[in-house]
Amino acid sequence: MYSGFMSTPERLIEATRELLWERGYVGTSPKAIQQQAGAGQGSMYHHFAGKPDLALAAIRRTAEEMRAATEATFGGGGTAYERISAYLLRERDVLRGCPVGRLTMDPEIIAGAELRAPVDETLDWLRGRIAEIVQEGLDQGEFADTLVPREIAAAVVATVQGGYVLARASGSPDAFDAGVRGLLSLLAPAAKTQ
Amino acid sequence: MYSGFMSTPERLIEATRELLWERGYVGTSPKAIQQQAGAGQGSMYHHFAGKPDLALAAIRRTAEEMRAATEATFGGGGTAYERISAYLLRERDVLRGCPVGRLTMDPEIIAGAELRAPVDETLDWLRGRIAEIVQEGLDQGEFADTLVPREIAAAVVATVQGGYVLARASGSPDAFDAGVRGLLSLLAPAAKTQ
DNA sequence: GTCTATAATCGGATAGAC
DNA sequence: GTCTATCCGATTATAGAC
Repeated sequence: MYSGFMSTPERLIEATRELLWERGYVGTSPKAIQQQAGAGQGSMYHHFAGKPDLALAAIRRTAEEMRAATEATFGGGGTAYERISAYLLRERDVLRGCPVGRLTMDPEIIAGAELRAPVDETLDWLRGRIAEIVQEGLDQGEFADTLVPREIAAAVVATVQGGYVLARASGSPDAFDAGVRGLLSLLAPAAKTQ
Repeated sequence: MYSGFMSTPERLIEATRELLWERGYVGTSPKAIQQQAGAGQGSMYHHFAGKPDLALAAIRRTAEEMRAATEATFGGGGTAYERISAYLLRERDVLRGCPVGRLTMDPEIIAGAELRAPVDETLDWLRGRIAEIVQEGLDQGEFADTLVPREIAAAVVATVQGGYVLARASGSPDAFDAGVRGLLSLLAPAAKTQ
């Protein structure tokens, strides 16, 4: 249930966002969305064509929010290593997982091009953005020149996404934090010895 | 559908394994299992108490198989770096994802202790096993002594699990391979400069 | 815009015949 | 052991009243 200051479509989108995050697409029913939003069936089908349409609106918003939050962690300034470090160490609701990344395990998201597109674009953007920062580090002579920007970027994003998997399996954020520290301990010397 | 040489319980377990891998727990219905196994409802409920019971049998088998396959990649001999490299570079059905790791995104697997246990144990075993190898590398003076075995192990496993996420998002194994190469490029100098 | 009614199908399972 | 029948609630809507 949401504040009465939100319109019905807003409440439906927010409810869908939370349920997609927690239960995924196949695990989220229109009925559950309606209950969470405090809206009736007729209301939902008036504003949205159906479950896929509503999910698309929800996923797009979540993706946009993630980009904005991520860009904020990069904008802190400092060296390339410091900005990547800031991204990796930023506070996260680790046990909830990544609201975008978790959708990749959903068969109906992956099967349909429309729902997969925003997920793909967001993770691709993230890798590209980190690759840019690594390239800046290379340009500044901060990193060993054996590093390949897009490969380091993929390793950074994968460590985060995989960290969520380890944390959720064990029921504790510790494994996520350990993976991040491990990656940073490998990246740090590359930033110092050059 | 499976060969007639498999018993009905066997076919039900194998069908469940495949469906759990592809669609997860919430996305897998008893009806779908029965159809895939070529078994009737009565047959399924005769051999198994219900969906959770059958899923437990399936998950346990998948976990055991994964341990055996993984241990095989470690047994190849060579330096610690080479064994970790062999694990990371081993052939995988990347776009299908990890049959164990993907279960961590399933709300009903994570909520219930019985179904989560084999997932947790398997990923924990994997991290422990890789940490042992890193420790051997440290003992041999192969790695820089700033590396913390359990942290490197977590980073290695997370890179694989997260690599699946990136690959599935983009519909291509490239991002998985890039992440693995990125991690290895960070680990390699640590193994040479010491 | 929102509500209630209706409906076809699925989900997860039990009962009892064979 | 396997089959069919049956059950009850959930899923994913559509129709039409208000």
